[in-house]
Amino acid sequence: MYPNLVKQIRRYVKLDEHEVQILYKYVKLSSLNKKEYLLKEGQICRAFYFVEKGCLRMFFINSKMAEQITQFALDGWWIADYFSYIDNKPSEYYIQTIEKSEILSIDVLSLDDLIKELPQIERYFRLIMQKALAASQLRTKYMSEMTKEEFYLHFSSSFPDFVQRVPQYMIASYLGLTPEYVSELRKKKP
Amino acid sequence: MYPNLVKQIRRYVKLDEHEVQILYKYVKLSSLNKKEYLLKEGQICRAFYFVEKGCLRMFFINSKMAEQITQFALDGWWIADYFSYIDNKPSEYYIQTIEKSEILSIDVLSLDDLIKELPQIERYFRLIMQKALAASQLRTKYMSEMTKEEFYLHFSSSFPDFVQRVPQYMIASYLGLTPEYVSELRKKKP
DNA sequence: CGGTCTCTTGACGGAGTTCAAAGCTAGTGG
DNA sequence: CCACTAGCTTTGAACTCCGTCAAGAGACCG
Repeated sequence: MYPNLVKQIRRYVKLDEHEVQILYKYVKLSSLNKKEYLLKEGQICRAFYFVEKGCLRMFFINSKMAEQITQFALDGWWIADYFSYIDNKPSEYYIQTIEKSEILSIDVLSLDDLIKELPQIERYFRLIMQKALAASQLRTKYMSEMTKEEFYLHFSSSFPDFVQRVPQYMIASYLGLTPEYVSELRKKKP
Repeated sequence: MYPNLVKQIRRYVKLDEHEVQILYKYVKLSSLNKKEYLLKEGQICRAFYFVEKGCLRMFFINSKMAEQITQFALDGWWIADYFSYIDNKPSEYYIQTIEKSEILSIDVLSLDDLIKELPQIERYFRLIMQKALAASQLRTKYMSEMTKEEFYLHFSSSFPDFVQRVPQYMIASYLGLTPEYVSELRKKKP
């Protein structure tokens, strides 16, 4: 039913067919069109979202009333506002589809029950959190050691297909530079 | 023996006295002076470090041969190079004491055994990884919505005691600005 | 006290932003 | 299937935040 979810979990822990059925009891599918929201500012984030297929962005509105993207999520990735979820506080973020997407959500309140039924899910989440933290450490390192020009070139050569897939201004926002400057850089090195 | 470690774990999971003794079998204490290293560039990070008392910094050497701090760790915090640990690759970071410190380390190879003996430790690590990720998301948000001036003022008013505790140039490095600019900001708003 | 870190000052420069306007492109409805 | 429009990208000029450099003043430690 949700092959990408199962494939992704099996990269870290064992999960037999029967257990997959148990897992499915806790998972809800949303089929969304472009620009639909999973989370809006002011709501409390009560679910982890998994991209079975498609693409999401997470952003907030900064003091200049502009959308500032902090994260993308592609096929096989999880996304959530962990701060809102842990402290049960209204989120300052939006999570929105960039294209037509199949999104799975696990309600965080039922996560404990799921873990009781399938203890290996606890391990799975520990491991992917660790991985997300590693990715976050790496991004911090890149941001601090590169100029904005280098950061852009590094990003677009690391993910050439992704750069084609989403609008330039979103890439710019995510990397912390202006669309105008990205445009200048593309002219320089096509 | 290690009251801060136990106190910190008990904020998330149950741990009776007998279990504390089991935990201690897996934990090694290092009493370090100022400027001693737990990890150096080129080594593989094979442990999670817990600050029982004292203060650590994690940094790398950037292209200008300057130390770039990416993280601090105070009493009750964990630190590690997750990237090096997960992929078993040589680290690009140094982890060093800023002051005389009591550091506990858990070898990552024995972590699985520890979890077999005390399954709640798996949950504990899942929860603190989640928390670290939330903190990381928040830092990213602050960095992208504030100017460097605002970022510095926000940081130093959020952690006034910490700013006193470590040298100015380390704060500057962590926040991604030059010591000269920090000096200018302090003159403006003392 | 001497020497080595650490912090401050000020002049200068440049990477990257801002603003305004024009040129494209793609989605939508007629 | 074409035309229209809203949204996206490009251009160029002016500007500014903050880094760089160099030199001096403190501060801390053996």
